[in-house]
Amino acid sequence: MTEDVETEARGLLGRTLTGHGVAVRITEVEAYGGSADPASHAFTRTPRSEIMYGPAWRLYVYRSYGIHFCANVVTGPTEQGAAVLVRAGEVVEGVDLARARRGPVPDHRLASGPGNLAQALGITLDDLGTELLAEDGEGVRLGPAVADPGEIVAGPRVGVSKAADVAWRFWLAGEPSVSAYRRSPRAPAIRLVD
DNA sequence: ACCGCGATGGTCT
DNA sequence: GACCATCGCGGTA
Repeated sequence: MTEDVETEARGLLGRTLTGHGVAVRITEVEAYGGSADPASHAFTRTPRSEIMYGPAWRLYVYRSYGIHFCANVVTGPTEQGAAVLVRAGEVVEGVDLARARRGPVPDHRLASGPGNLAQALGITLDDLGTELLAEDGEGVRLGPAVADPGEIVAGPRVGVSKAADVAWRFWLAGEPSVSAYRRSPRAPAIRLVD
């Protein structure tokens, strides 16, 4: 393994993700370790997860609970299946368009949570496989890395029942767009005191 | 504040 | 037929 997926996930914080006329500054992500990670869609290699085994910096989109779309950055290396789920961001461009897509919510909630973020950016299955570093055109793209994104906090991933103990959720401290933590209904209870 | 639950559909066993 | 990498609402406190 070269650069691991945790490092890739932290490196996405603060970068700009643009989708169909709306740009967000990424404030919250989760790392998924591919074939080595029981919580990853790529833990079993299937038609849906095939794109995750391909080259880095392409977009993996899936439909969640039949209702929402969620956007992931495939991080490579190939054959590993690693990807980073983009969970939240601050809208920095195209606020009016984001409001139109999301309806009446406070601005800091426009792209709060993976389903909401994809909706604000207009991301659907049509965007599956987009080359995120391409210079040209509309669609979805990723901005350059940020030298100092701010203080990074880590915690367990939201809503996963497998590998619920690893702290592979990363967010920027103090950002109002960071979504509330909810563990999976099926995840084991967390012991708070001895 | 926390907790429960319904909507809704693809993916996988 | 079960299981979700969700969201927002409506209940109870």
